[in-house]
Amino acid sequence: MSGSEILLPVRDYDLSSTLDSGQVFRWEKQGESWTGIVGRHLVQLTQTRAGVRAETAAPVADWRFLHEFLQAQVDLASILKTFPDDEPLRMAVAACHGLRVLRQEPWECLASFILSSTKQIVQIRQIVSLLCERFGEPLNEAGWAVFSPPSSLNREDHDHHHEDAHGLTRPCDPGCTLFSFPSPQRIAAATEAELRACKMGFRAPGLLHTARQIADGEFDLEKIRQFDHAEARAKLMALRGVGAKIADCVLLFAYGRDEAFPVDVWVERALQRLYFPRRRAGAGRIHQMAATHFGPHAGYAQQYLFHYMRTKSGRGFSKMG
DNA sequence: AGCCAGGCTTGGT
DNA sequence: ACCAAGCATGGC
Repeated sequence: MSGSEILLPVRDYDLSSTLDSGQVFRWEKQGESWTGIVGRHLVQLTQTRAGVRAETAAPVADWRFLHEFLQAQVDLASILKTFPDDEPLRMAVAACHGLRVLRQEPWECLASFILSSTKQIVQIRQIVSLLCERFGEPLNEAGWAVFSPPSSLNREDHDHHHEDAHGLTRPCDPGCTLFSFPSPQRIAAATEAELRACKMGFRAPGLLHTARQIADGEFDLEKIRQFDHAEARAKLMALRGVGAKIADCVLLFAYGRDEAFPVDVWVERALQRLYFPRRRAGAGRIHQMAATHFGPHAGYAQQYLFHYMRTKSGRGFSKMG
């Protein structure tokens, strides 16, 4: 293999919780390792005692892209110290030790979360996978070196049962299963029907419209960085298919705005039961609490509550109300 | 303001 | 094994 390898000597980093907590939708676990694409790099990550080991398919001279994505330099302990001291948050932090907030590329993050509305994580993964397979660039054809391809990336398991007699160039062939996330330009050139064929349903017009605005230069994702939180949020929410929750996800996961606090039903339930156990609180009250109670790294708190509710102890937690 | 939009998962039989 | 209900979020 002609790639590179590096050890990130990071403590308090739980790779599985981080890559499987609804932040990203393209990472695949194979044994102890996770495979995914960061920028133009195919990367395999492995949790070790000493930290996170990263291997790439192609040679890497500058690892900054990976530090940026993993946010491995972030001092987690100092963030956790800013959390309010209440019982469910303590439990969530204890149960999801090492959970991190990643730093994604804005376009992939925005597009993925437009596709996420009223979908569960498994379904989002399927939609994104189809979108990449049909509109992304195949990595090996584009001249990017690859690992021996993980057979499940971009594929559904049942597809493996179909023996393909049509050669190596078909998109569904295991030798050609790695795809870049399609550019705004590529999505903008698609038809709504083609997008709907990726099972995204009513989200297709939102994705298409947003991709066209970006491709036309009407909307600049880089420019979002220069706005304050409220203004950036308003700008994102002006995009079709982007409401408050999705805007908050993009602000948190792509722009590093830790104060962003996406509220979905899981988090809403957690807040309801935690802070308004006796009477029902309106959505406004819940959102006000979300915006004020959790401090400068509220987004991290949200991620802990979310992952905790969905995995470790969601049911027991629910019974508290 | 309430209903609608697809498709996968879950639960009851 | 089957079918119905549940789910999750923004737009009109």
